[in-house]
Amino acid sequence: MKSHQTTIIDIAHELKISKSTVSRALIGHPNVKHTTRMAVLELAEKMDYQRNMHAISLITRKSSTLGVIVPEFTSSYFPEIIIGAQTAATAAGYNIIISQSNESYETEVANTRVMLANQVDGIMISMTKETRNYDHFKVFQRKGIPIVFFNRVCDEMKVPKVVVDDYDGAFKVVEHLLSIGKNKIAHLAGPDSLSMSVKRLSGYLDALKKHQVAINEQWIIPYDLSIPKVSIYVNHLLNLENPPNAIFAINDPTAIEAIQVIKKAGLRIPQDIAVAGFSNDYISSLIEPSLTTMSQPVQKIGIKAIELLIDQIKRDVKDWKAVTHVLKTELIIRNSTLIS
Amino acid sequence: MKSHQTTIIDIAHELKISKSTVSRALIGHPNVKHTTRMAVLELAEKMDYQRNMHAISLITRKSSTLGVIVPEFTSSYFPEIIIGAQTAATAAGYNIIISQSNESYETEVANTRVMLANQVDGIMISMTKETRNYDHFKVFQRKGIPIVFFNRVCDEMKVPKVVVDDYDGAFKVVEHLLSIGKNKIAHLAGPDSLSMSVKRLSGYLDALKKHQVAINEQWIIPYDLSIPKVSIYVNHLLNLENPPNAIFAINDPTAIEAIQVIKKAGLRIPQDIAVAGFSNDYISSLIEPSLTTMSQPVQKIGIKAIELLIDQIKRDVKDWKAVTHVLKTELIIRNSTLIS
DNA sequence: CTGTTAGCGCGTTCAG
DNA sequence: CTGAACGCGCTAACAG
Repeated sequence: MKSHQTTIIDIAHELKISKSTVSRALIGHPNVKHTTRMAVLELAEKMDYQRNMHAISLITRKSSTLGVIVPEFTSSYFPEIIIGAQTAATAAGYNIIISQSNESYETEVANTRVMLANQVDGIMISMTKETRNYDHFKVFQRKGIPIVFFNRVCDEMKVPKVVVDDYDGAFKVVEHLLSIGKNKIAHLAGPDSLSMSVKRLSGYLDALKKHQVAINEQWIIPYDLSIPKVSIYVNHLLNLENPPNAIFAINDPTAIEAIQVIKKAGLRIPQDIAVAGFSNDYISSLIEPSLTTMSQPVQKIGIKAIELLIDQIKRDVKDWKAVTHVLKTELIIRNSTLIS
Repeated sequence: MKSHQTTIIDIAHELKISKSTVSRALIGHPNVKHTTRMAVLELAEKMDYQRNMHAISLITRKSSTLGVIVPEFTSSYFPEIIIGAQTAATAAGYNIIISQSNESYETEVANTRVMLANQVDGIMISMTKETRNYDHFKVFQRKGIPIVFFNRVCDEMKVPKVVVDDYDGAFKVVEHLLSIGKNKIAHLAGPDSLSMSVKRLSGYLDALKKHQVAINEQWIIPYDLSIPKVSIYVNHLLNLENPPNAIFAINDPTAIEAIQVIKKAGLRIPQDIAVAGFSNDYISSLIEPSLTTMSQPVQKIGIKAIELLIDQIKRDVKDWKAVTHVLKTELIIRNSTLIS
């Protein structure tokens, strides 16, 4: 039993009319008699006819498909961005194909190849933490396929980006920690390959400077975002001769892990040491103590990225602008920094 | 500036050889002189050549793409299944296109149409909680496109399925609750459109029967898995004249929400009321108190579903078997049921 | 309003 | 080992 795809030809044959008429009827072209159109539509439905996107893409040279590449799926952060992206894409008549690079540069490169082979009309991407070569992105530019970065953006690429105000967010978190009387603030930072890390770090530094709090290099620990390593660094901090009384973590998963380590060490949060994160992951309100963090408009990030993509698709290449959209964050104060 | 796709013809033209030779070289066909093959490969690389999957799919009538449809992305459950699925698919040379139905029947139907139009070679799906009509699934069967259900399966469809032993899991959770001295166990159940709910409910009932514990209908509350409603039901339970001293929730998000409500009501967990969930979401070990739950081999579910899909793709349609794969669960005891 | 023709990019015969 | 010709399913010209 051959699995036979219903085609326009089948319908045309059945109805004894030409393929082009069937095609026109299906496509909604005005020049079709009402009765024939209805006949076609009805039969198409009956025969489970589905337009073959591959044939259409081959002709139109576009696929109505957008690619999304994210580094991971495990925190709630990227899934929520994807929800926003999918909503916006669907509304605009685009499908999205999602893939996760699993924080691996190799996989990321492979994923971009898949996207190219599938002739995506555009791509939105958040880099892995280990991506330092950008050739696989530049291919898109050379081919005139729009690319938009979000969250983990690539400074070297002159393309639109969607980010939150990392500097400002970090600045405000640190000010908040200072305001509750914590003046020995450590920072579990990200790798400096990500400009996000750099910006949050400099927000941290500037907030301390502004309030004339001495900066202690020992308290600044850049790490590779691999959660299992957090315990090493946190324990190290706790065992310093002059340990910090607050930790500002680069993101929520890091902060959450830090909290576990601190609790295990028998210290009280926030009395002995306060903790703050960044992103307001779903989980942050549920842990004990609940986590103070900067919330990001996650779904909005996804929506905006798709909008920028579609905007570029509709423009001429010459007309593209490399705007960076900076979305606002909001401080959510919870028990991990609440001194009663 | 027209965005020009590099094609086989471009390469052939450049090298002054025929298109078919280029095609053969690219494809790895043996009958190509080594030197010409190298020349082609080199030039292809240099020109950013990417095979056009649409053209290939049109000819081969297969897309090397598998569809994945999940109801949601917000808990860690489905993302982890997707990680497993993507790993297995990539290893077998398939791409996957993911979409989430957002628990909406309409969206689910739309998603299946997209998958069809994209000529997926197979599809793995977990239904929405409101899906009660299965015509959009049957289309795949009629077209001879393999379909595999996982987690939220459709009993009416005679196709392969991947599930965990819901009955057994629920049974053991309830036995565990009984073993710690809780004999008034409520069950926040799922909608009976999902066979998963039915099975967990019957595991609950049978465990009680086996241990000759009276069943109290008041304590069994089926709901639609919409988390905000959990507080209504839990408060209702707490305010009963004869309130339960344990709650077995259909899944972890429900259990976690229940815990929040109970804490807000000022009751102690597990002393006043114990709570258990199902699935071992990422978050369950981090909340306070940590949640007792049945862990599911999530990544394995994704891997198995893809394997079943590929197995069917390689077989003849007549050769398909509608096996249901039942994976084991494992009880994870945490503080929400730990009486010291 | 409808039919005919060409061709999107590529793999696959069939000839050399 | 290589080239020419055909066709996958469909849309877009061009004729009626």
